[in-house]
Amino acid sequence: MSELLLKSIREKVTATEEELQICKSYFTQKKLKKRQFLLQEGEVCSRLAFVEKGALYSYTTDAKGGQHVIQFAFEGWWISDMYSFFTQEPSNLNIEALENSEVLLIDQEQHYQLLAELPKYETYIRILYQNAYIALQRRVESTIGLTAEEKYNRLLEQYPFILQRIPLNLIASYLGVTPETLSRIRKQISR
Amino acid sequence: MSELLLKSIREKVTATEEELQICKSYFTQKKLKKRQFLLQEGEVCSRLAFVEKGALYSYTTDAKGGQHVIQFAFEGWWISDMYSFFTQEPSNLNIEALENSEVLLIDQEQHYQLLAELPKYETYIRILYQNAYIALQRRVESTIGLTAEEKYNRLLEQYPFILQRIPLNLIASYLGVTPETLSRIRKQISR
DNA sequence: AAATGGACTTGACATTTATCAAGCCAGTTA
DNA sequence: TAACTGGCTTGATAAATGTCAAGTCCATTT
Repeated sequence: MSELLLKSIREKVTATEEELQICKSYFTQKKLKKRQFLLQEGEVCSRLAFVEKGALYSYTTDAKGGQHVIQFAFEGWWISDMYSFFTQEPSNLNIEALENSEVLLIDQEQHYQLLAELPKYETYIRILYQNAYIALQRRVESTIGLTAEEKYNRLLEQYPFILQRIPLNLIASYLGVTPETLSRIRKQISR
Repeated sequence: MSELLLKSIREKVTATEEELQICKSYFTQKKLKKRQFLLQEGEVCSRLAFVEKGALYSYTTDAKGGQHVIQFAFEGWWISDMYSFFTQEPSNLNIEALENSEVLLIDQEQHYQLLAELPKYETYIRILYQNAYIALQRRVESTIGLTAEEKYNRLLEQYPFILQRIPLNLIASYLGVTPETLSRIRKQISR
């Protein structure tokens, strides 16, 4: 049930089987049905989630009811609201399953305990942040520097599978444009 | 010459004086004049920089010669191209001094050595990434969800001092709008 | 003192994107 | 089977933002 997590750890640090088992013991499994929430706006985000199966996404909602997709997470990815997790303030994000999914959860206390107990875990987490930071920075570069069409093309380059798993209206939201605009862009490209 | 760095470390981890001195010994100092580059597009980013004094910023340039500001860094902040630093691929970023500045530099090998030698340093770095990641995520939220005016207001809220130190054309670039648009937004607000 | 260049603003106009309203289609639900 | 819903597209129009060109102001250089 946690092969992917262990694989993710092994990819980033060299850990013994024993260390991997210790890590594993800190996580609990949860199944989510499509459209089920892992976190709702207003709650404190008390745990980090690793996706073993399926796909989730996080988003904010604005005053006019508009939805803004912050992140997608597929198998092998992490998702949470870091801000709320670390400050313990209520989150303004929703995290929801896009498909029937399975996640592994670690709550705050366990996370800190594991960081203290297992230096390898800290290294793993550091590397995760590194990668997440780099990915986000590239997204910022796209967002401020490119037209909607260029952003869309770059997204497809980076995540070619995304069209197969994410509805276009959510992709539009992720790119910061309306579904209508994305639809017209796609029409434009196809000619 | 490195009080700020040590302060930054002490804020995030509890370290002994000895550990702090070890950290310190890994860094070298460099002074930069206004407009001087710390990194130029095409070079590999071989070191991380901590700003002791002054202000720097990083930016990309696009095909049409347009400049896109990725990050500002003031006293007590870090700046580098993480992507290039970790992949050792040539950077597409420039890092330049906005004012006469002093930075502390640690190069890649030293960084890895220090990570291995001093667990506290790893914890420090992990927390830095955490914070950097959270800050970037908030920026993405702004960028995809807000109008130019809202983005500008939020920036002022978050960094009230920014107008005193950063020219408006760079703020415009950071927000992803043209200087003309920012100028009009400010006119609008002032009425 | 004059010349230069950078930062900023303004106006006219072009382009991009959003908004609103309508309709299509496929898959789910009653 | 019929109704419904979500996802997607299209058209008409409005709003936001970009582009280009000009000009002011101020600090720095000569």
